[in-house]
Amino acid sequence: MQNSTGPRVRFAPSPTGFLHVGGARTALYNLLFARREKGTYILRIEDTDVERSKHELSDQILSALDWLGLEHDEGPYRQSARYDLYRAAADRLISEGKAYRAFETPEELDAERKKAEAQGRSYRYSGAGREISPDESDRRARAGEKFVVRLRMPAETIVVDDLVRGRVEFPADALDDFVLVRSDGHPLYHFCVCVDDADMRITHVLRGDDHLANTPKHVALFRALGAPVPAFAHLGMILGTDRKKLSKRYGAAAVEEWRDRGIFPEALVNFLALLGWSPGEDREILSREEMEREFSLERIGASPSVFDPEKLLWMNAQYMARMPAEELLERAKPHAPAGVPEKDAALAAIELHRTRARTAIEMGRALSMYAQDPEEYDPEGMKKNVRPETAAELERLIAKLENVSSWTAPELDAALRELAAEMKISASRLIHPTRLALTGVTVGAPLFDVVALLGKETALRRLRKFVERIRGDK
RNA sequence: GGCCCCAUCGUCUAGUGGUUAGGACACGGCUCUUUCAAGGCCGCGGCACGGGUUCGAGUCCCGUUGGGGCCA
Repeated sequence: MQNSTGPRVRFAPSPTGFLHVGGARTALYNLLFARREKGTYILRIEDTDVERSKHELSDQILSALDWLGLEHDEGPYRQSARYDLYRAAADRLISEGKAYRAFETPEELDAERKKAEAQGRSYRYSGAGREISPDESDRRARAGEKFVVRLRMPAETIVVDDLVRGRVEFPADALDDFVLVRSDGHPLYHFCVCVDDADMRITHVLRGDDHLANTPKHVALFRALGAPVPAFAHLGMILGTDRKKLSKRYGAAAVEEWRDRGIFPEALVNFLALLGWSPGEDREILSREEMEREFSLERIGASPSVFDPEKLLWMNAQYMARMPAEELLERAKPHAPAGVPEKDAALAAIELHRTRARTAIEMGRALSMYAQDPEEYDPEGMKKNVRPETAAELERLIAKLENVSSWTAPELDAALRELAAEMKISASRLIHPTRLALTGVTVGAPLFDVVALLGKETALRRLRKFVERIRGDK
């Protein structure tokens, strides 16, 4: 897959403890781009923020990516293991005069900021550190004076030719000499990103729109580093139904959450692929192979998109409808609360319920229905379908069913209708209470298929239990 | 607040100067039917607004409004 001459792209999540669906989409697009262009997709963990970079937090992201099937070609690299690289780069930048030490204390900076605010102008760093001579700078550093390292920003407009947004200009005076390394020696985010991208020879940066405003900083940094500036493609944000950035608290923002709700990874991938990218021709259900073959940056939209859970559910149902029964069974099994029936019955149950379930959870529940007698009955259904004479009617049904010649749906169907005719009542007066007795609910697969699948013994047992129960209720 | 981005049905989107503005989700109806789905058919519904450019703008330019992001 990888190729030494193709483009090199990366997905660089920070280890927040869960994989955001927006991040998953970014990872996917990077991967698709790499596959399409015969390039290399690299995974890098941006764990410079020591405090929240526990290993488990990144492990969870790794396993979520793995679950989605987004396999990387290189990495994962961890920034926390690359501090020497950042220090060396900072030293080099200082010695080349591309960056400088600034000795202001936080208090001094704060005062300047307050002053600027009071005067109603926006705060920018004074640039005082620029004026300090290299000799003095070295001397003060050696003397143990505290300093941060700042990048000397060029006094020129920075132009970004974004692959999805086109030409974006950032006037020079909008940016000040930002901090690369903190006074405690800790390298900061933007600096690490660029050092890494340069070091890893990243050619294309596909990332969220939220980084567009940071891009001029990065461009300046790449130039200072003497590294080629990669091409950029900024993706629109993924929003919640409230049109705000999809957040964890809003719910449904984490890939893991959808996994736990019984969504299949290929459905989530398909859904995410279409959030901001379109293959054209009104196609919606696409395999990974198709995406890898057809993905292109030109077909990425610039506008943000709302994450619609309803459509995800629909898409999941589409995958469910197409999945081989054996596979669906294996994948729904873990979600069956009370286990599944023996294989042939389970497979038959899958076919009976695949158009009725939208998630693996729902399918799991349906399967368990055949493995365990209902423990309770839908109260609404009881009210609606149970009348004073129901118990007696069901007893006649039980007697009738005990004598059917073969326990198949058509036979059972015929038997019940015959009985209804004998009793001069409508078949549905028998059908609805029977469904409730067998499944505990009023909705589901065609009744006679369910009865046939349950088997004589189980069906009659459930019917008797139910009769007992409604007699007791009176 | 400064800078930047975005703008086609409620939502995801197709559309790259000439279209009855197409598809999908959701919604409503019909059909199928013992129920619920799925499926099929039909329907509802959109180019944010105002100026330009042009013979002709959803499509190009400017502004307004609205939404979002970054910095502080």
